Amino acid sequence: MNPIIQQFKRYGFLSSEAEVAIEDRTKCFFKKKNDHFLKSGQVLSSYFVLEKGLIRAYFYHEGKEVNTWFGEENQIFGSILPVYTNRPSFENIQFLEDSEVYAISVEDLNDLYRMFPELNLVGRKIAEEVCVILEERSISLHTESATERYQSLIRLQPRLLSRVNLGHIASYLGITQETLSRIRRY
Amino acid sequence: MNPIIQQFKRYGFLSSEAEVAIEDRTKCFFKKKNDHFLKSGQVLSSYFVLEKGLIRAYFYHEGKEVNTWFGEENQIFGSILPVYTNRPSFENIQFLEDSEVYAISVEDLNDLYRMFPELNLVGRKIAEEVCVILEERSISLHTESATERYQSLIRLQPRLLSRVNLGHIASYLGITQETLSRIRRY
DNA sequence: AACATTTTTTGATGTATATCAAAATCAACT
DNA sequence: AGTTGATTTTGATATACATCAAAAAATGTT
Repeated sequence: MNPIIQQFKRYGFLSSEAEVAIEDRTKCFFKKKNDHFLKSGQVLSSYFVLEKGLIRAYFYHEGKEVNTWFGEENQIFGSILPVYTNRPSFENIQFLEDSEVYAISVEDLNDLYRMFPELNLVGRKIAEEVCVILEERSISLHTESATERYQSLIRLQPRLLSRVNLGHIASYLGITQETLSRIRRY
Repeated sequence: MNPIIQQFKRYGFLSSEAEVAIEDRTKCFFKKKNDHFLKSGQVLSSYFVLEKGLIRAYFYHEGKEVNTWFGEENQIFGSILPVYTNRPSFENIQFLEDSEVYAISVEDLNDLYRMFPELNLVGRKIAEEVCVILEERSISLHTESATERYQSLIRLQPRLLSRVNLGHIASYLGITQETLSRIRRY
């Protein structure tokens, strides 16, 4: 079953007409490790789901890459900014493993919202859930030490450690790789 | 005009029936400086607007208050968490000046979403805007030094400096008051 | 104006994390 | 198995910010 529809249904009811319309607009991509899905400056997709694979989102700050999140299977993601503003994201999204991904473009999503206004309930719930996640992320960066943030990460995404290198994790935590290495010594 | 309706209209169209229903459910409060609007553990309100006044949101971490945001006039706010989960917020909201505030309870808002499904468009846009703000906040905490975060704050909310004491601002920035004082020396 | 309270600043010192350089380890390829 | 390149660890030193204590300045109250 179309994994976008499957995810949407977690947030609210979809009419069968809406399901068909979403199905028609869902695109499937097979990507290789290190490929980019979105390069900042382009708006290719709004929401997408990994059927299989692993991705990271990052942006550039003072010439260096800074990771903002990692995505695994059976989650729905996307940058809210392009959906909200219809302008390109500053985020880049890169595959860290060979992946199979299902996506809907921003234009198609906006068409769907127009055709099936009840979809706004799903859109609202998704955005609200993203708010909750982002609030937790802010609080973690605001109040926790690097060691605590590392422990939170392995609690929430335990498979990540064996799938990505420590440089990526350090960047996500906002510390250097050397500091992460020392944290892990214990 | 009802400031909740005024704010909602920035995000999408409201039918006159919806306007009347919102009007009926809007409550106005006059609060004194240092009063609390929400104490964590209670869910009193979903979205609210300050007609006049100033508020801060904070939570407790290791026995100390940590400020997460400041709210001024003509903005709409609220914790998304109670709207999304229907469970109490961990956030406390306190007035920093004598204030006039208009609010809608979580239950009333959910009634409104049921009665006027088109309101979900407004709810989606508000949640998406909150996502954008929270993303910026995370990035700031992730990549900026205390000095840079201070400069961002006075750029974005310049009136704040003359309205709240430095302890509150330091807490928002995630640094001690002493460090903030030294940052400001220059 | 005098006093009490709150807020802000200053000083001395400690700690977490960054930086730079290099070594050690691991993984991929022939 | 040996070579190459990427990843992780270690060491020495620097910097940003915290902590604790106290002084100074600002604000509110009688």
